[in-house]
Amino acid sequence: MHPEMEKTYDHTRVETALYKKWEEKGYFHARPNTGKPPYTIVIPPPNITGRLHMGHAIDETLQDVLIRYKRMSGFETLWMPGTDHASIATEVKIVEQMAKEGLTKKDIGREGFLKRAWAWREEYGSTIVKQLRYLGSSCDWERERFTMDDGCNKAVIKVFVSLYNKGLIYRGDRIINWCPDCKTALSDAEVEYEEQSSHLWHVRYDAPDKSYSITVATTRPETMLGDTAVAVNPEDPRYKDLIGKTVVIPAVGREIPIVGDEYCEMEFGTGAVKITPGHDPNDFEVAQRHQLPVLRVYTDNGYINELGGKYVGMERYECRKAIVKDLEESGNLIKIEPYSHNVGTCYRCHTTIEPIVSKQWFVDMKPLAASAIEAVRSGEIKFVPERFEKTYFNWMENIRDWCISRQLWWGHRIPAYYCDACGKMVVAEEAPDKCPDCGGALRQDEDVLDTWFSSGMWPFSTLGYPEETDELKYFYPTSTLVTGYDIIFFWVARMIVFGYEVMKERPFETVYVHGIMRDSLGRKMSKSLGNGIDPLEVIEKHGADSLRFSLLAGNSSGNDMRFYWEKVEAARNFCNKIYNAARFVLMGVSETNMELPGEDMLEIADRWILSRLNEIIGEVTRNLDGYELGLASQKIYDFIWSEYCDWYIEIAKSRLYGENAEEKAVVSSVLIHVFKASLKLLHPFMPFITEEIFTKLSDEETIMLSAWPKQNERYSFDADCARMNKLMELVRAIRNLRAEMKVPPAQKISARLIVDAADIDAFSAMGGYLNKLAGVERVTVSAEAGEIPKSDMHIVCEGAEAVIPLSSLIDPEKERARVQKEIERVSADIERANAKLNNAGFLAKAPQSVVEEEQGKLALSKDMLNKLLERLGSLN
RNA sequence: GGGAGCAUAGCUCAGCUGGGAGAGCACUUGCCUUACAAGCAAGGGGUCACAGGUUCGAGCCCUGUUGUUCCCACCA
Repeated sequence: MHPEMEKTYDHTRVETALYKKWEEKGYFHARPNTGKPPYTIVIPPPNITGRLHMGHAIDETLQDVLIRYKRMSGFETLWMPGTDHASIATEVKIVEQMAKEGLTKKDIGREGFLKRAWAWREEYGSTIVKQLRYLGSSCDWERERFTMDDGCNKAVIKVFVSLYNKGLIYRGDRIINWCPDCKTALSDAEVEYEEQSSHLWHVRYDAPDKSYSITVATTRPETMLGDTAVAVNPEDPRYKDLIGKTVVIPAVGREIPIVGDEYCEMEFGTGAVKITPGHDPNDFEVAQRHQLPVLRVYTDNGYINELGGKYVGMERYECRKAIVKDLEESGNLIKIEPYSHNVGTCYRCHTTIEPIVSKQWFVDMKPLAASAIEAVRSGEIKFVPERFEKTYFNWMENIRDWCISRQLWWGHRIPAYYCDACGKMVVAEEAPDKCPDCGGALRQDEDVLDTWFSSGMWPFSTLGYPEETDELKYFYPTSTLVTGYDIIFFWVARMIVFGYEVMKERPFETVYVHGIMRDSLGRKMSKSLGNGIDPLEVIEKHGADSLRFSLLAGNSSGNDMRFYWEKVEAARNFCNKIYNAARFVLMGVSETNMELPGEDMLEIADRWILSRLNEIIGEVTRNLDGYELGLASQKIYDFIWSEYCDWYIEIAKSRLYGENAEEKAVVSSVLIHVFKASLKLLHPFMPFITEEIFTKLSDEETIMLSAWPKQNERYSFDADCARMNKLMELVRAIRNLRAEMKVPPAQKISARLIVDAADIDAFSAMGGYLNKLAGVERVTVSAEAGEIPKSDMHIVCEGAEAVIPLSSLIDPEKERARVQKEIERVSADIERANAKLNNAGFLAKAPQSVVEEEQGKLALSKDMLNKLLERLGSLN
């Protein structure tokens, strides 16, 4: 029928073309109010600066599996795509680009910069979106959004103003995390701690008249410039008497008080600590308690400012060197101790963070966190796997105020306006044209908002909020959120907060959390290590289906995984297997549009495979509903390969190639029916190859919109499945025997089967299978063993026996040894079953079904043992 | 300091509510059998980290120990 089909599957001929077809036909597009139940996923918007990496590949694959499954299951499925403006990351890129032209932000000004940024976004921002298509992602591209488009901007401004009016957003002087390289404040979540080896400098602060002194230990000597006190523990007998006195900061010369504060631990360092409220969060609190002044000694660029005396203008580490040198010379440096500690770094550029006191905008998170905590506590929002709820609670319950202002230009500008004339501040959705108090001119706050402030609104801003669109009403709340555990804090937590605050409803029902992809050595993939694997390269080599499958099979949610090319190759081999099964079917059948015949027309093997299909449908469906994607993919893999291909296709051959047209029609219809259903089950995981083959086997335009298979009670033929299992046991035993006895593959043998009287007809009917499966040419079936010649092999399986004349081929001694081995194996089984059944506790407490099963096994084994013993006796 | 994960075949990992240990790769043997050598068939290989406990029964539940990874906190 398709003789032109190559022997090897070539994904490159298939994938791009099919994706084009899907997109052009509009299969991905979702519409509100269709009467179907909605199922919605919003994509974690990738940064416009990004290129597709393995993290995306995992994330998108999981989402696409869920979306495709639900789409086939009768839901109106919306997978909302889009990108994130990624304030810092993008701004850094553009600044870099400008630097190559010798330009700075200052040179071109805010407007010029934004113009450039938008142009950059036009040019590069869709790279990743195009790359997502190679994976097969069935996003509704017609609805693609951007976290900084007009709609998102409206949402952000409206929410900001509303929170401000409720007093949940405020502006104030706090210690924030300053990245000297990105030149902006960061939230606590954006700081990553790294263990770094450094030193602990012990520095002596002398009394003004040198009558006493106190030695402090510090990891950042340069911050001495901002010291406004030395603290000791009020209980510390060494220093108690010094409290209230003053000392002079060496190298600086300023006089500062000694205060007593519990914060100072007696055991650490020297038991005395310098207090630098402008540059340390703990010191800031100490200063609040003792009304100490707060000195900020850095400029925004991380240089020492005008308060730094002789050190003005120095870079912070340069200043450290200079101060240490001066301390050494003045004799105030007592000792330098090697010391290893955690240092905060910027999550974007990994520059060491400088804590700086600064006027910034904050969200008061505590009141907002309450409903977000309750939502998960009550089960209204569920995490899969559940353990991530603990992570979530831990963070939410200890949440601190969120610094949301960034000293950047690329982002949502803060809607606060200041009157220089009277000092009035106005926060409003629409920029007022003059000061409401004095009529003076207003200027807008220079800062923009944290990227995550806008991505936190993604589930509703993309659906139309603040407008009350049909989409918002129909698709919100969304269904499943898929993401890596690394952005639970950044993103998931904020979405839950905003969802309840703004929409008064959960943003999604389930958070499906996955791990990250590591290299084959278990290391994180990173640019600096150069150990990243490019998913596009994998797709080019082996196809998106193979990549997707390799990301799913054998993994469980929430766990990290390692990348191995072998895993992708295994998936590719599976593609090839399916493809060749398709070749077999297409070459063998004369017609693909066939209904299954009446049950009386079915052979045992047909009934078996249909029953197995039925079971697999149920299992795969249950696994998908339970977010067990790895299990689901494994099951459909095993079914197609180990049952459909290895057994059913082999058995089908004789009928398919035979003379009997009716038999051929029956087997063809079963082959096609089972194959089509299997392809449907596999489609969410491997969309391309399943579409390619399905459309060849079917008149339907696409598998994407076909109905998900349902279990059909009619096809549960338990008795025939049991017979089929017996037959398969026999086949395995005969193959085993042939291999063991080194019977050449081409050598045909004959066999006499001994089965229960009730199974005679069935096994007679199945006799033909044995030829293809085990090289048994002549088969007879009876209920009685009768005389078994010594020179024959006697195989005893559960519920069936086979007698095989092999005298010319084997050594009779081998037969005795083989039977002896079998006896030992069966005896062990009997012993095990006996142990259980002789246990009163087992009989009394185990469920009846388990006991019966055990009894059945025992009886079967005893029967086998008798036959084997008899056989052994006859051999002696 | 607090929390979490992991420890199962040589390697990478599955194993759902407890009822006789699995996959892929690797390895051994035999096969180009008219869908597939990216394949077929047969086979070897595991006191499920350790020690207790619960149970008729534990890879699975509880406690502890060891090793390992990660997250949070941040004593300068």
